[in-house]
Amino acid sequence: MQISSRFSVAVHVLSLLACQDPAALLTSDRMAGSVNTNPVVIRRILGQLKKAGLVEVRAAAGGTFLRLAPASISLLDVYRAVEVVAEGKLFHVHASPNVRCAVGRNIQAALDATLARAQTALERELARVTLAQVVVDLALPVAT
Amino acid sequence: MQISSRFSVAVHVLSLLACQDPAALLTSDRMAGSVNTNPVVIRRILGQLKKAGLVEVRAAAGGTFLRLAPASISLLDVYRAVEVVAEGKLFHVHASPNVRCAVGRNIQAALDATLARAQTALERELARVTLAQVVVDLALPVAT
DNA sequence: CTAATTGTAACTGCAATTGTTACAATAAGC
DNA sequence: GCTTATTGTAACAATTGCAGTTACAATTAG
Repeated sequence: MQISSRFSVAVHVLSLLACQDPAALLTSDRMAGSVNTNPVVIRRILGQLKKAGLVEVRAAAGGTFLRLAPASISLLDVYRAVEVVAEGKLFHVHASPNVRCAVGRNIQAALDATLARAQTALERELARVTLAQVVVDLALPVAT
Repeated sequence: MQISSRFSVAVHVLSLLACQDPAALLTSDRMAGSVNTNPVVIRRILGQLKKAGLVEVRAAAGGTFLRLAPASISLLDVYRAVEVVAEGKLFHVHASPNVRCAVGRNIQAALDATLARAQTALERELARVTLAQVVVDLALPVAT
């Protein structure tokens, strides 16, 4: 199954913040307008980004702003923040193979290292890209 | 969300076949016993592996056997066979951002290349491991 | 104090996964 | 050909997670 759109929405929201005057704030309502969804969906994600220390939220007037420079936020930070998948659990391995079978007894251990490597490879690619780079890509619509 | 256990079950099933006399057959019932699930679950997966040309199934007596040498089946082949994810669609990107916003208009394109790279990195790791290697790992329970 | 905004709970609708029962279709082996 | 084991598939249930929505108390700027 696909990785939740929480991730792409979070990157979208952080991009909105990164494109602004760093002192300016954005409300969940306005962000929801850009993402084209419900403000509560945005607020749920902002809650996770806040918990991860990426943004700060002011209740009454204004809303949210970045706590870090866009260049020091990687997509992996965002991916982890929105808990799209528990650490090391991208692949769902069937839980209770038959231990009375040599294959059943060892399949989990045999797959473990390989799947961890695959997952790490994916995360490494996300770690290489910063929010600042995403913003650059935004400003340059494909020239084709 | 997690990648379906269809994938690990498929690797399990193929491992069972690979551990056998290459001429021998296995029924979905016996495989289900090792995986610890319902035979229909196994048959559904076998159907996909068959469609991908990895196994051959004989109805009446016997069941399933490998069509290829374990060394020439990669985990990526299996991953693709069980359609755990549509080609290039591991990440679910939110579908209809607001095009009247510069970020909304370009976010999909801006993310596209990065996400494709991440996904490819994962698949490359799966491609490097063959069923034969998995079987070797099975025979060698971790020595700590 | 007021008014805007967040944080969160509760609910809906939807889709995919996994397991299950049931049964027709297939084909091996006598 | 008949019998019998087995597959292929449909249909359904239960569970889960996602995404959207309404509602409202809590917060805080001005």
